[in-house]
Amino acid sequence: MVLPRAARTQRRTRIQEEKEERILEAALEVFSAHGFRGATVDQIADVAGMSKPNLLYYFRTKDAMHRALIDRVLDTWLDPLRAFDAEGNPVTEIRSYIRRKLEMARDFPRESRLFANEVLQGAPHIEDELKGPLKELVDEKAEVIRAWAKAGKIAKCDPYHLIFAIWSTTQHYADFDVQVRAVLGQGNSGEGRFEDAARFLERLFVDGLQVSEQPIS
Amino acid sequence: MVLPRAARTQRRTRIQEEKEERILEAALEVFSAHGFRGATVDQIADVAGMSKPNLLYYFRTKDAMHRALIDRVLDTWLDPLRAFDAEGNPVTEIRSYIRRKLEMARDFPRESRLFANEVLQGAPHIEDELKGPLKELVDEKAEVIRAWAKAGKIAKCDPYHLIFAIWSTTQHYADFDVQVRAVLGQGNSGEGRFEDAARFLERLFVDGLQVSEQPIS
DNA sequence: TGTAATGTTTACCAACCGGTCAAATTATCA
DNA sequence: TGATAATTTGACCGGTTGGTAAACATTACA
Repeated sequence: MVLPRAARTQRRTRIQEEKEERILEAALEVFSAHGFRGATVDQIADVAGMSKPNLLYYFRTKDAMHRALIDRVLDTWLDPLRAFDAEGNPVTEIRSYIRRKLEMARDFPRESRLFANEVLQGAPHIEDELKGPLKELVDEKAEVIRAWAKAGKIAKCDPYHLIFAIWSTTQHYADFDVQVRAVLGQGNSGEGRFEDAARFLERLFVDGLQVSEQPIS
Repeated sequence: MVLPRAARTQRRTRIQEEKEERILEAALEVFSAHGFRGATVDQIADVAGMSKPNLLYYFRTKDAMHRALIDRVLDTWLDPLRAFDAEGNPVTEIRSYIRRKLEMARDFPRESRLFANEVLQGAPHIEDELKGPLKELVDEKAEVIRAWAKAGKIAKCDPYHLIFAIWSTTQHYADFDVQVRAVLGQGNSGEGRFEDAARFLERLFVDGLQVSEQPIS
């Protein structure tokens, strides 16, 4: 009998494990490059190296595949923000959050683009995740930042917009990679880009652009 | 005789003017929401309130429509950067650039998303514009910033990454609008958002997060 | 080893895709 | 007004889309 995926309450076959892995990897490749509507099941099957009906045996619809992919990736994606530690030194924490986010933009650009595509097109598939788990996590960390500001450990600022600023500046290097490369030209497209970006952003967020005599840091 | 669009060397009819306007408006709506591949000609025709063959009478292909739209919008989009004045006060110039970009994110979010979609998906249709006019303009303004830094008027920093940071933080409010709304919740989604964002960003770029006694500014 | 569950493939479908065509309609202007 | 050019429409085309049906192959396991 053909058991639909949802009904598998028991353990998964070795084959299932392997194929689902290959499919989600291919789905990440295609969805991140073209968005949900722009991606085709045929293309994903092709990248995964299997026939379309075979792929649809593991994920019955394009939508189910996309959802499974989002579920798997979202958790990892929020890890750096979770690591944000209320007890740590504020400047150090923000610094290493920036660095971690930048590393993720460098090492997992497809994941970044997956979400960017989704949110950009109105987040029709992940609205719940945004308003639920994401908002709760951000609320929690925003409270931490607010406390730091109140205690005079960092400048008074809106914690939400601070988080937005860190997200946008770091993910920019994944989402707008083509533009960054085009503007920087051939020379600066190598590995050094991320080091330059890290140095600039850490400096920006800590000291701004004001001229200053080697701040306390 | 049916004159293809390209052959119109003479002045354009009133009808042509109106219809092309309506089509590009509809195309902006649809392309910005779904990206090139995700958009359909039928949908654009529907939004424009005309039949598909009628639309294709004015723009012979989906591609031509997209190109015309990009051409029309790109110039306007780069205006704020052009206004960047080498002779002005550096901090003031950067401040008002941020403000102008933020105003564009607020007033023309669809234009922002049009480019975001395009770049995100590898910029297959605007690679030339990025490597040509865009790069040249950025190079020019980066030189201005570098001169300011050299003269000690602002902190020493990589001018390219500074421009990227301004682009990403401001356009974030257009491109990731859904996420911003979801995180901020109902209360803060009104007009005040942009005022908060402006205040935060101007502060961030000028002073950073370091605690400071009312800087010179 | 046998057999039932799992996995894979071929052939196919209706709906939709970008785009064409010729006929019908409307605007322009001598 | 009439004829000519510009515009609009409905019917249609080949290719692609997400997804299905059923036969076939393979695996797991008693």
